[in-house]
Amino acid sequence: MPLRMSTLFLRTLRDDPADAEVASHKLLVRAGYIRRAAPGGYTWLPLGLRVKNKVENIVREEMNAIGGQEVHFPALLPKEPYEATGRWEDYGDGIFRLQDRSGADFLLAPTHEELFTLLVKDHYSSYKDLPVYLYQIQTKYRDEARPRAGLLRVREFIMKDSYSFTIDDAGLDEAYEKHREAYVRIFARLGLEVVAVEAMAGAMGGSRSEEFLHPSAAGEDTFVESPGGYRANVEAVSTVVPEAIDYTNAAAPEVKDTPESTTIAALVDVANDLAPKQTGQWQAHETLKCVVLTAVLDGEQRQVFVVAVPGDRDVDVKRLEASIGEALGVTGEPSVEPATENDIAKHTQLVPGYIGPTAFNDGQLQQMLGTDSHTGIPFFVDPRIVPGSTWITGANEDQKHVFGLVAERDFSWDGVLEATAVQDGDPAPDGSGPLAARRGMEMGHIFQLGRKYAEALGLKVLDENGKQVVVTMGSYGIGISRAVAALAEAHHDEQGLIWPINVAPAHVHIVATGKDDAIFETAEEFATKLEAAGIEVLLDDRRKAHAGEKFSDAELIGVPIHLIVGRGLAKGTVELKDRFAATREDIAIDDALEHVTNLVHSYQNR
RNA sequence: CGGGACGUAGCUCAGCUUGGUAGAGCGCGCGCUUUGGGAGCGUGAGGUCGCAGGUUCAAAUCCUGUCGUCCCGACCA
Repeated sequence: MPLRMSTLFLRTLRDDPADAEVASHKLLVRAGYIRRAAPGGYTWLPLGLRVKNKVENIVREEMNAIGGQEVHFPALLPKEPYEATGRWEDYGDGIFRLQDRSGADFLLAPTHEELFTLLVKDHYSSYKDLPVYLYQIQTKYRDEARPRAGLLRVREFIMKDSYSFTIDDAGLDEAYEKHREAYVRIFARLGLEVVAVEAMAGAMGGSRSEEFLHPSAAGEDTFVESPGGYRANVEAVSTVVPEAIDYTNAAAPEVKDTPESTTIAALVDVANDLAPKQTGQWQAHETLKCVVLTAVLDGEQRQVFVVAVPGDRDVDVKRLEASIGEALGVTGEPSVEPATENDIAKHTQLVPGYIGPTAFNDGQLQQMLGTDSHTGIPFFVDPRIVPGSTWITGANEDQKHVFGLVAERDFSWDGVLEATAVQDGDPAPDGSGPLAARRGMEMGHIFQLGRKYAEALGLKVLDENGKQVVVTMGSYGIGISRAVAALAEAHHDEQGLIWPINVAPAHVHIVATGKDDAIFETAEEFATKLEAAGIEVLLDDRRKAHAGEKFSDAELIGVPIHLIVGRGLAKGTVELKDRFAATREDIAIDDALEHVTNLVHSYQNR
């Protein structure tokens, strides 16, 4: 049965919704696919649900094809499994927690590693049962601080998550590679361009991981790519460390007056003004910015430390958090925040705006930062601060900076930390040239989890020698609802959406325009015959709507092929419109069925 | 969580400055006309002005709080 516009639960909107900014959000709401129901929550209307189901089915087919078996967990879960892995705490404000009538703690699952692990533990206890790949397509909940852009970032969303359970790393590698290949096929079938980039494992733990990003200006992730094909999320790029420099003949450091230069920009100006370089101009990357930060453990213990980075770069707090605990020798995972005035006030030797690793004391250069210095403040440097590199930096004296301070010769540090984000133009790790930064939407993420979850939850099997072995796991996600948004974002024009045929709510939109019964009867006939040929039809059989209204709706809704039955009928033609190719042609009625069928099939087989 | 903007009919918005019984366009119902690019005329239905306090004879309008939305930042598969 064709979908009929006369009875379809649909109201297209003439204006963009006031709360929408990005194209996918505007169009999905205007064309009647989704409707906001809650902060960060959307209702799927009939058209939207059809698209969502098609996306799910493609994912499902490809997961089944690599041997995945579908299961389905509750979204409402007790806290215990998540306590066992530490994520009840780790997720912080990121999850929805609630209590039942007796006061027991529950959560709405943000992802299901724990439950899959326990499920396998319940059933399996031998290496002979492995490998096994399980997956589900399920609603996930995250208490996002800021839902945005329609379906792109919401608090309730649909995700395919799969998990591999294998006896060893070789099995994991195979599972990972199979998923990787399945993901490439899935996005190709969806008609969504993605690039695989190296990623940080983040809260999931584990080792190797890659993200599948859809390149788009509306995306929230930034990745870099090199001319040689290296691609990585900015979070995951490791710095290319410059060669150490021979400083045998380097000039001695010198303190100079640099009034009113508490920012790098001001310092560069003042330096060029009062202490010009022999050749050229001083640049921000020749200054050393010493940033005072505080590591906070359990929300209470505050440890002030200083990180030095080249002046043209900003400190990346998230990167620091990945390594600061170890660097400071504390257990636990401290968060990092800018030092407060209070924090700084406890270290009176620090002169805000003029902080540097050293100071001159009676003409003698003296180390001011570092656990061995007399301030005792832990001091770390970015990998770009190599031995022999020369810097302009604070002299720990008001209105003064020191010029020509040489790393290693003039100051030392407690450790080297990745402290800044990679920038457009930085050298690529593969040596093929400068990195270029692009934006992307995260469509999927694959992780080699290793044994973290299996260990925490006691998932072990007996190996062939009868010994207990911890199972090795991988986890693999695809954002289904986000994929719908990305598809809308990637496939539209001024008139409306243009769905790839594999996910379109219907294959052909038949528009009957005019008032003669013959027109509507012919349109019905086409609909019946096309459906019989396995082609899904959306039929505009509204008698009262005007032609212009029907055309506008058809373009907005975005079924990619339109068959218009109207004024041409008198001379035996109908009009075939291809939204992908942006073409329209009159064809003889007798040829229409074959034409349309061929066109649909040609797009399906792409 | 910080900064900014905003919340009035299904949708897009006006009215608020200067307090005085709720408005427009689109959409929706009915009638007639019209029928290949969101048509016309007529006629109707539809809103506790986000919510809660306060000021006032009187609050959509002024004040306070709160909830929500959008943007930027922080954070986040």
